[in-house]
Amino acid sequence: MLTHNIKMNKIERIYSSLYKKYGPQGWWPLLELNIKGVNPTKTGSMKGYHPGDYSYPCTEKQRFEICVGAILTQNTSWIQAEKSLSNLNSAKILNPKSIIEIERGKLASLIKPAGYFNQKSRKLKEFSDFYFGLKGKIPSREQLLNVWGIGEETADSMLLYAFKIPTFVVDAYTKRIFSALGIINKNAKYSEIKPLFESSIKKNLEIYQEYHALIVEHGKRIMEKNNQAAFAADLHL
DNA sequence: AACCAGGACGTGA
DNA sequence: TCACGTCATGGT
Repeated sequence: MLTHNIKMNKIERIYSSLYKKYGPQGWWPLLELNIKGVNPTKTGSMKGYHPGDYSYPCTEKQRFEICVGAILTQNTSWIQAEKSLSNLNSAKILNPKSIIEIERGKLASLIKPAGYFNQKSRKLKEFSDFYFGLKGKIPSREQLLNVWGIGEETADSMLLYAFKIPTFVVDAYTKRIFSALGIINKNAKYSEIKPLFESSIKKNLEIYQEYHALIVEHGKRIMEKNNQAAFAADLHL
């Protein structure tokens, strides 16, 4: 990992600090792993993660599941998205063809726990249509952004965790934490933050997957304590 | 009992 | 471009 480097920039040092503090996060969580019982200690849902194992997704179904999860978790806690995901799986419609064919209202009721069910049911249908047309190919970022309901973070999450392309994911926690650390200003745009990270860290899939996951984990813990001022202190910088 | 969650889109300035 | 409003359930 990055700790082998003697000269690390600030962004790399924060990664090392987070990794040392929390360890590998095992993103993206997958439903099937709940049964196996891979179960690290962490905030929120404690199932589905596979820390230190970067072989996932190893099936087409898992790849699609990650994309669906990325849409369901938009502005929604993972625990709620996971319930919806589980509903889809139980209904045996966790595949593009079934989501295209199912009645929209019925789809909406299945994903109710994740909130925004009218918007998200439409998003899932439009994305499934797109995914079906890929026929196994890996989409470009631009292609993903052209799908209604997929913005920058969702597109990057899909690329990083479902399609295994090292691209940096910026989320609300990233903005809060790194603006609190004085590394970016708090109204910095996605299109400015992303290249900052990508120019600071070598493009390594495992590191990019871990970094975003670690930021979310740290963000959650800080928010639990309701103490955003402790961002920097908690990183021992 | 307000506040927020692993955002994105539509609208009017 | 940008600042807001909207979408919606369930935790704490």
